[in-house]
Amino acid sequence: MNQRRAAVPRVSDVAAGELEARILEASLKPGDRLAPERELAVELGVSRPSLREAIRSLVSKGLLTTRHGGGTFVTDRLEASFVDPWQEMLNGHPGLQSDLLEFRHMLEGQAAWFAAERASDADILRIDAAFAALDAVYAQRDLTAAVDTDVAFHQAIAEAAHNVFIGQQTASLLRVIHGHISRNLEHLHARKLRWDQLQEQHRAIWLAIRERRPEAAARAAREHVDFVRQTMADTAREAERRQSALRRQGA
Amino acid sequence: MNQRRAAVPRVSDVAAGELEARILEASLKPGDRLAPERELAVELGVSRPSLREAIRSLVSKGLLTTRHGGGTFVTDRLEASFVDPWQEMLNGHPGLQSDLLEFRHMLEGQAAWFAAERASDADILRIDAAFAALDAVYAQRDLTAAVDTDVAFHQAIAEAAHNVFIGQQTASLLRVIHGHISRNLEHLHARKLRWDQLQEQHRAIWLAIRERRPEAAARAAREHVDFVRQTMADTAREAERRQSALRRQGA
DNA sequence: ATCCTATTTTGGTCTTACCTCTTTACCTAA
DNA sequence: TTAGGTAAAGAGGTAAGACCAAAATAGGAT
Repeated sequence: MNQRRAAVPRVSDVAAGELEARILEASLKPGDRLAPERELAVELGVSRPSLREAIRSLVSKGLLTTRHGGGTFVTDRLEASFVDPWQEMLNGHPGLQSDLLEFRHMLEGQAAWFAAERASDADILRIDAAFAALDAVYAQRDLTAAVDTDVAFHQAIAEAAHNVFIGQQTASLLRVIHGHISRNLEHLHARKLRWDQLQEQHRAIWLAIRERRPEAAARAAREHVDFVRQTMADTAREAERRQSALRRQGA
Repeated sequence: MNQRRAAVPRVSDVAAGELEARILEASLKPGDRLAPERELAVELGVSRPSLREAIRSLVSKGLLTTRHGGGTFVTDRLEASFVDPWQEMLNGHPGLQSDLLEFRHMLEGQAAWFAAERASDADILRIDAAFAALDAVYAQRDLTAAVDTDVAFHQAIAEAAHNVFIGQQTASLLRVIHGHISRNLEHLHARKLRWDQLQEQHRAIWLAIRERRPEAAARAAREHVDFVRQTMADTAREAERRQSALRRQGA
């Protein structure tokens, strides 16, 4: 009935499928900017009008957005409906922080498991690079850079899990976390994060994935999240004590 | 901030809007054939590439279909009015189905665990009601109603987990699944879903949550998803066999 | 150091030409 | 007369090149 569609594949459809595949496999992430049309056309081996028709169809599907003179971007609408409301809630209701960490506990544990099972050589290389960068940054105690590289490390693992949903959700959550941390940097300096322990946990996750031990990787990832949760709880308690001390002093 | 979008309307968007208007006001009826691109371009006062981009975006919105050498036609089924991007991806990339089920495996297992731990009395009542409704519907073999009540049952559990993220994600996933199943109802009748087994699995989840046994609840939920995955894989294989049989017959 | 301007980059549009598939009409042969 | 095939015309698909307009960037002037 309709299986002869592949007899004459349209070039623009093939190009659209290629772009869509790149987005799905997260080699093009939400917010990323595509190569200029002229370059992309050459890269995909199609003419510019055909590429434009492909882009057009993805735009009307809501996967891409174009800005005249600016470029073509992967839309973040997929998680925009997810991120923005949660961002607000996290600020207004700190209680959601524990919900978030529970979700991370589950998500990153599973991601580490799958990454240990399925990571390709290229994935391993990316994770290696991310870990090396993390190691360097942690040694410097550079907090601002630490947040970025930390997020990149966890994201690399999530992408190595080769599951579209895990990759997307991790990206969303990490974006929330990143924004949250970045806007509360002043508080973080007061926190006595034990850097060495954190990096030791990262190393455990990294090694388990490299050694293809799914259970160990998942356990390490979950312990990492638990540690973060514990540390944040301690910090919150300490902040509370300081607050009450201030109140006593003021009164 | 972004209301100046109309300052520089794109020609192809204007053309697309004009065509869409004609379709909606029924001066172009479903099944109608559009004027040839070259004529239509002149009529709308745009170049042919621009018109083609307009057509392309309407095609990907499901309003038009094109046949090489034949012409461009208004789609006769208006049900394609609004579709979820995830929905489209699931249809276009069947490989995502397994990704989705992996995610459900993780998510619903965790939801059942937390529900068994934390469900309030009100939650238990809601889950009881959802299960009772499910039992009634399954007994009737009413497929359409089964989908709705099934979704409601799983959603009730997810909400009893008392984690905003788990609840939200489950709702989102179930929405996708619901739409997907609903639009493929005809295929489902052919599927030899073992209703009794399904409902038995639901009962196991339900009981484990009522009896406050998190591990049992999570295990039952994961087995349920595994069962669905297995059934769908079997169905896919059977469909493949039918396809190849048809091909042999045709050749 | 800041602001403004000129240049470059990049998406948007148009023209033209050619290719391939579909449809249809016509012609030929049974 | 009719069935069949074939060629021409119609229509969508692709490509290349040139130019326009908006945005981003770099550089210079204040």
